[in-house]
Parts: sequence; structure tokens; C-alpha cells
Amino acid sequence: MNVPRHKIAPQCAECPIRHKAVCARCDADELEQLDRIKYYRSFEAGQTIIWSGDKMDFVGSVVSGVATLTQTMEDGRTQMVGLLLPSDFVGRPGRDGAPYDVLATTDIVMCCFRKIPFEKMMNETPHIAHRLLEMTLDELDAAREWMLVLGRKTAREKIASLLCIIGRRDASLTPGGHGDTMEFDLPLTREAMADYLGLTLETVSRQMSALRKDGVIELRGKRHVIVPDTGRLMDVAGDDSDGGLYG
Amino acid sequence: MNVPRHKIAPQCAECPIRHKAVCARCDADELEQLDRIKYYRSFEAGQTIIWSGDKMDFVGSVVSGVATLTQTMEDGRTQMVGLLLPSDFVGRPGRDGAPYDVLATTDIVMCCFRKIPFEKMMNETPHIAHRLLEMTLDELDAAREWMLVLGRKTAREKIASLLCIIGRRDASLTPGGHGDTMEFDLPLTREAMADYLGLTLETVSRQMSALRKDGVIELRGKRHVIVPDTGRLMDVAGDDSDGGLYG
DNA sequence: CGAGCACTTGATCGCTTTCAATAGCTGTGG
DNA sequence: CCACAGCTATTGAAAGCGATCAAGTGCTCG
Repeated sequence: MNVPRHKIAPQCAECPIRHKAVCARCDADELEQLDRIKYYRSFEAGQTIIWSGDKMDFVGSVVSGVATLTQTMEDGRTQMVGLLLPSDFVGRPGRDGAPYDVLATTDIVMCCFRKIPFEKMMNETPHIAHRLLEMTLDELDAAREWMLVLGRKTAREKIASLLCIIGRRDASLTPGGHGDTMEFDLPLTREAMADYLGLTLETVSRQMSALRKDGVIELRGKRHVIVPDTGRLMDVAGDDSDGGLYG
Repeated sequence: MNVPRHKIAPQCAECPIRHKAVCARCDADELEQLDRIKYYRSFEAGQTIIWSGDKMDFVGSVVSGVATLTQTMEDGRTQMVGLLLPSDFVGRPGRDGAPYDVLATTDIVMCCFRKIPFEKMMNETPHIAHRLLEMTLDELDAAREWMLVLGRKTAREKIASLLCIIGRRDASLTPGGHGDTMEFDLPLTREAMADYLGLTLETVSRQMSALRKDGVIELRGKRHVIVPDTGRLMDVAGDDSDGGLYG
């Protein structure tokens, strides 16, 4: 595979995901060990990082950019089953095959570890195994929350739910002033949104337009979203709005 | 809470889920430690085991029976997000609140551990933490597989997928003679099936009738299902049938 | 300027939902 | 023993939502 490989940020101490990734709880000594088996790898938007069914010889963390986990049926129907953001972990210690396609939706940088040494280290380093369990439990919660979205919500509610999730993440990266309003870029095409939500791209487009007409969101271009009233968006998503100001 | 508590099977060595549950990899010494903090608890079909949002002071494994994890919206729409079978683990070390309702759908026996001592032991016992990670990764895979079912499959395919899953589980408990045919009791009402599949109970009923008319399944009473041709059922579910004998 | 791509919008179709009536079964009480 | 309530499940008819098919817009890049 002709995939570009770069050494980009060799210093773990300065890593942007240092305190959120699988290495979050590692001490200086453990980081040094990890450093010995790690390497960085870049992918361009649109590239396939891992093919479903392929043997995986590495695991790793997303350092920057966005990737997706997708599942595809024989007839071409596809469902996105995960959205990988910076600090998220890719790969399954103890398993050889990849269960899903992993696709870069933006340019992306990953911090990879060779699988065998990583597994060995995990067995000897409770900090890592523990953090990985914690992260996996969070992912399981997220997957189950998404099952409610897929199974029971209307198209309008699905779109609003997705905007809430992306907006909330962006707010957590952009500290300061996340009061009633949000503003962010969508890292996904309409088709990718459709694959995440179990809809067609036409329905996504229609519902985005409807939310715009109703004043729930504003659009600057196709991908930049402004949410004037976060509580209202959460109401539309069918979630508890916490502040019950909106009638 | 007036929940019956019994000491039922104090011997871990004879426990039916001994080699599949969170304690699967424990040695005799570790089992003895677990034994000191464990207790059995029974629930009747229909009882709520844990309410969403409640503080959980225990974690545990399903020993026998079936339970469900369900999520409910304010307006009453509900989605089942997990099916708990014998050996499955309930609870989240490190978290206080329960994220979902846990309901007994049949009479059920659970092997519970007080949460604080269990967490302490997990920190000191790599065997337990490791097994729990492995089980959590499996649950995550199952949740993501279900996302494809909820997001992209038709009602007919959804029903067939559910029958496949339940049948496969039953086959693994009933060794011998699982060739082309399967036979099992549904542990779920039509309504519970609907909540799992993101459908209405009427649609579930109609599709069950349709599958019966098409000869994909036979019914003895409302709950007993016979699958004369497992490959055919998998075809209807939209999964790879592996054996390509079925036209 | 035209090709290609992402996106929007319109018209129609069809699957699933909704509303409604009925059947089958179990347990209770006169 | 039968009547009846309560529950689960089935079936029918009609409505609605999202999918499908189709056309057109706006943008970027060669």
C-alpha cells in the first residue's frame, strides 16, 4: 500500500490528544515505552485506512482529522457505525481481522502502534488496559444512544441529533462562549450524513432545508452551520433540553 | 425494594456460566475472593431490575434467563439497545448512574457483586479487567451490527435477522444436530421484538405471518419457531448465507 | 467553457405506521 | 359451567413519511 508515512510529532508531551487518548493515564516511563513502538501515519480525505476483513497489524489513535467506521451489505446499502474523532482508538487488541471499513473523511493523522508489542505492553501496563476499557464503555454507550436515533427518531429528529453531536464536540474543542449558540463546519458530505442516519441523501438535504426555513439553523455555504438556539435544536432532536424555556 | 434474594448456587466451580462470564479466566484463588463479595438475586418476568438514572451499587452477570436494556423518550417511544443472555455482564465499573432500564423478560437469576469491592478487585486482578474488556468489545461489535439492522434493513429483513440471532444463540446452548434446521422458543413478546427492531408490533406480526406463508419459518403456537432451512433465513435477513445452495 | 461533483428541489410510489376491529387464551368469580 | 375482563396476537383499511426517480443549480478544476 502506497500510504504516506511521516514522523510528525515525536514528543508525546506535546501531543494534542495526550490527556484524552489511550495513553492518557501513562506516566513518563510508560510513555517512553510506547514511544518506542509508535509511528505516525497520514491519510488524505477519501482514502480507506482499513478494509473490512483485512488483517490488522496495528492499532492506534486519531491525532487530528475525522474518520468513519462503515458497514456495507452485498447490495451496496451502507451504514456508518462510528465516527472517529481526535483521541478515538482504532483496532481491537486480541483480534486479527478488522470488522469494518475505516475511511478518512478529512485529511487525518494517526498515531499507530504495532499490534503485537502493543498487546504485550497492555498486558503489563494496567494504566493502558484500564483506559482502553473506559474508552470502550464510552463507545458502547454512544453506539446504544445511536440505536435509539436509528430505530425510533424521525428524519427531522435524526438530522437535529447529528447536528447536536457534532456541535457539542466542536464546543468542547473551542472553549469559551458556548452559551446558547453554536457554530461549526460539517466534516461530512450529505451522503455521509445519510449513511450515518439511515436515510437517503435527498431526505438529508430536504430536512436541512426545512430546519433552515424554520430558523432552527442557519447555513453559510453548504457545510458551515450556525445554531442560534442550542436548546431549540435539542428540542427538535427529541432530547431533553434541560432549560425548559422553549415553547 | 422488595426483591427476593436467595443463595442459590454458592459453588462457582459448578456455575453454568463459569467459563463464559467475567470470571472466566480467574484461578481458584481469585474465585475465592470473588466468592466473598458475591450474592445471588432473582427477578420475576416483567420486573424492572434497574431503573435508568438510578444509582447502581452492584454489578453482575446473568446466570439464567433473559433481560433487556431499553431506552425511552419522553413521549414514550422506546428502543431496546441490548439483549442480556446468560453470562452477559450488567453494570459499569467506574460509573454511578445506570444509563438504561434493565428489564427481566423471563424469570432470571443474577450473580451480583457489590460495586466498590468489585472495582477494587478489578484494579488488582488483570484477569478480570482483561476479560471485561474482551466482553465489552464483543458487545460493541454486536451493537454496531445492530445499527446496520436498524438503519438499513427492511421490516422483513429485520425480523429474519432477529430470528437468526436468537436461533444461533439457542443452537450454541443445544449442542448436536444444528445442521440445516433450527427450533427455539422466542423469549420476547411481539411488542418487545418491535422495540428491538424499531418497528411497530403490528408490522412484526404481519411479517411473522408473511415469513410463515412463504415457508421460511413454521410456528407452533405464537412463540415456538421452527426454521426448516437456516440458509434461507439468512438469505432473507440479507446476510451472507455462507453455503450458496439456496436460490 | 465544459466536465464532474455535491447539493437542491419536485413528483410520485410504496412500505411502514396508524387506527380499528377481531380472535384466542387465561384466570376470576358468580 | 359459563360470562367476562385482560392480555397477546392477528388482520384490515387508510394515511403519511421517506424512498425513488428525475431534473436542475452552483461550484471547482482542467
